[in-house]
Amino acid sequence: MPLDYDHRAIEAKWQQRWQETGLNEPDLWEAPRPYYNLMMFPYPSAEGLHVGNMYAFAGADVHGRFQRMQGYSVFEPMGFDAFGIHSENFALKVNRHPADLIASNVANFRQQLERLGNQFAWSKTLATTDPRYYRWTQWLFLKLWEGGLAYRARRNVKWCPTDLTVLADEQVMGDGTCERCGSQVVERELEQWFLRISAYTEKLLGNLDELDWSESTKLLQRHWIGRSEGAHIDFPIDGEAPLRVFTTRPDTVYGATFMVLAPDHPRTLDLAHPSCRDEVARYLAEAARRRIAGARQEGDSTKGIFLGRWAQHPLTGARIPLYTAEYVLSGYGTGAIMAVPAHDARDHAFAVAFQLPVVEVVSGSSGGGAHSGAGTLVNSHEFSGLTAPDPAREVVIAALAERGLGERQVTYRLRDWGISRQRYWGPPIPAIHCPRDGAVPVPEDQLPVVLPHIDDFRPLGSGESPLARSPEFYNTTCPRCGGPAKRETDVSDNFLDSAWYYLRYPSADRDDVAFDADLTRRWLPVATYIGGNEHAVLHLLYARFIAMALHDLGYVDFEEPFTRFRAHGMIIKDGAKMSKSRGNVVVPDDYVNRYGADAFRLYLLSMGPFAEGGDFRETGVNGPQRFLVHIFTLLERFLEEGSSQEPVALARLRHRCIRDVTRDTPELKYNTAIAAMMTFVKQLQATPSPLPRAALETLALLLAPFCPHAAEEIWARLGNPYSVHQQPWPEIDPQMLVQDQVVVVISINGKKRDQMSVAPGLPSSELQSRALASGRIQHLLEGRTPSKVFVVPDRQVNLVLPRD
RNA sequence: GCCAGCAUGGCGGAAUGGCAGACGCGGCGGUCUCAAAAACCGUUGAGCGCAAGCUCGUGUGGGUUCGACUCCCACUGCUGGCACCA
Repeated sequence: MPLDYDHRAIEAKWQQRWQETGLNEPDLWEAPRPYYNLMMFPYPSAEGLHVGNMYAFAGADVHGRFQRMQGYSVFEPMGFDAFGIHSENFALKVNRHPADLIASNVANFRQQLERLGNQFAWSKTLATTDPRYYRWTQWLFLKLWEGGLAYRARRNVKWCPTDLTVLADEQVMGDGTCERCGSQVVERELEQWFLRISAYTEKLLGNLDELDWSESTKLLQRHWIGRSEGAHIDFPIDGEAPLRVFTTRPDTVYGATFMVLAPDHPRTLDLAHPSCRDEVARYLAEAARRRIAGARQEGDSTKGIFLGRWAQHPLTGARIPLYTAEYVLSGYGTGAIMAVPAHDARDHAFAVAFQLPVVEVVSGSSGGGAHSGAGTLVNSHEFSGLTAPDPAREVVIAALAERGLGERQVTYRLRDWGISRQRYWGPPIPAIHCPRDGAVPVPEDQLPVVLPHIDDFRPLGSGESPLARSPEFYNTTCPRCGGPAKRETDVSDNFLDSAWYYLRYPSADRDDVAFDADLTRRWLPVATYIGGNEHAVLHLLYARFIAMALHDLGYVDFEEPFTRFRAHGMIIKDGAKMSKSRGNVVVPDDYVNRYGADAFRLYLLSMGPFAEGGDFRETGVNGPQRFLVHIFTLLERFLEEGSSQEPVALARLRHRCIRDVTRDTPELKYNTAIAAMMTFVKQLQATPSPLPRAALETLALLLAPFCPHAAEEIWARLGNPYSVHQQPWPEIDPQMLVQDQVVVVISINGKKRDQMSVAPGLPSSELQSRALASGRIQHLLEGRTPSKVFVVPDRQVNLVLPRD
């Protein structure tokens, strides 16, 4: 390696200089054009910074630095998402206290992060485990509670038998396993704290249309919220209250031939006829056992049991038998359905198994199974002949509503957010249980409720947190009546920590408020947020909900916290996700040591489009490394024999490069932006004449977002004033993008046969006659005349010969 | 099963109707060297040809078009998400 490019010395020197001069610390009060550039904060694991973290941060930093050179004051904070089961489980495994582990992990991460060269504003860092931070997480909970958005309820919740804690629905994987440890999740009935995210379903869904977010992320959220439009319909039962069902296909109501209740529907046992009650009770107990064991098998809609009772069809009065079966879920709709076997596959399978009538009400059935598509209503009395599902759906809803039998209803999949965790490593939920006054909020001036340092923090498994081992912690007095009371011993989900951290950064050094109102108005919402799509339905949905809640509670003046969100891709290795078990995890430190942060950043970002990630190869870093060496060689050459004169030909190449980098960088197409710079460098290398100053200066400016240290070094060696990162982005001179020659391809029947170099902007007729004048073309035409000629100005002339 | 996204040299990728393979890795040949590494120069989709050049080629099959990696239809494979959601 030439002495000129000693990445170690260069990177250390500039990192120190930036820190001394406060280059990365915008004046939050005075900044004229605030730009909040946020990236998802990492969970500080014991393994240290992952190459995936580095990839995300490097890409986000390029964006921030680019915006800065567009004239914005960029605030780019970084912090640590340090609470949570992850850290706690690791602490249990290595038999150390999470508080000790986290302190060293954070210190290690901080050191690794500082070496990446990101423009992090370290004076505003935060860690969610800091009482100065979680005090305000607790404050947030109290505000939500005050606003009616937090409540306590006894409910069936997802329970992880390994982690011994409740999980949010979002933390249960598709196959019913725990997101953290992979154990089969079971159900358990516990008294829990919930946040009323369901109050915002409509807004969470509706606002998405207007948000400048990655489409893939929006789609995941839409799915997760799961809006279904339909109606509820009441089916009368003799001597009982009617049974309400939800359906998205009210138009098929005449095809309903039986009804099914979920086993855990509150009325299932009551509705069973006394003669069947024992048998039904046995069935329900089995179903409950299966549910608790997490063994409820999917796809089997042929199992169930008759309740020995009938409802009436609301329109025909026909007898409709009632069943209970596990294919109907208590958690969706009303937990009971009208079964339309002709037009629903599951109902059809059930009808076949129990020999129940199948009545076709939508024509177009292909015979055999259920026909769930569109068609014309038949066997539907006054509705027959209508086109289903639309507009028949509307007509049927209106008719039912008129007779008081049903009504339009929208159902969502999204459930309220259970935040109670029976674990140790989280912020205690600031509530006190008083035998007289019930659950009472901890008064604000008593925050934070400090998480006590207890030696035995192993989970109890009883449905209580390890804090229930500590009477010193939970014994207290009721703030309302002063009598003896017990603190809530559950801690909150660590997704609550991360649901508001972006609000905290600008005010991270303040102890009097969670977030300063003026600073918040200046800097928020976040201009650009960059992170992984794995958080599309967890973190990003919760953060939006919290912003909406704080908006309605009067604390912020926006509803959407992240104006622009871009999901970055994933770095894979050997075609697979990096994981410890596969042994293909890349540790960035080795590469940063060997090649420098600049070269490694460049490599990561040149692998592919930032939104798509890329495939990591060890040898790949050689390319960017050579590229930087080439630039320093050019710099050397310029310092020896450079010129202030720039030949027009070079100026054209330079402006072409500026154009390409300026076009691709804001679109996060860093790979092609880097390629454009590499092309320019090759062109400079091929230039025999003295190098112009402008070429080197432009390179330093274009490189600044990508390789901040090298760019600074080049800038300084050119004798320019500190700092390259405070310079305006280079301007494009449109004059310089005009070419004096263009290559026009001549093809016959679409196949390239010749080419010619001509002045740009020639009229089509001129291009055509020049093409026909070509010797090669004349020869190939053999005297024939093209039947047609297509001319694409400045690009192609295509001669069409009739084929034989 | 449903919903997305993707499929291009040995590899990562570029080109979104007009010269396929930019840029980079790797490979091959050379220069330098006692030698190696590094560096530098050349070369690198496949096939045919002494050559000029020709033919084939963007997962598969069809279609639209003067012209298709790009648009349309059908299929296959991979990745991610959801999944008894009525």
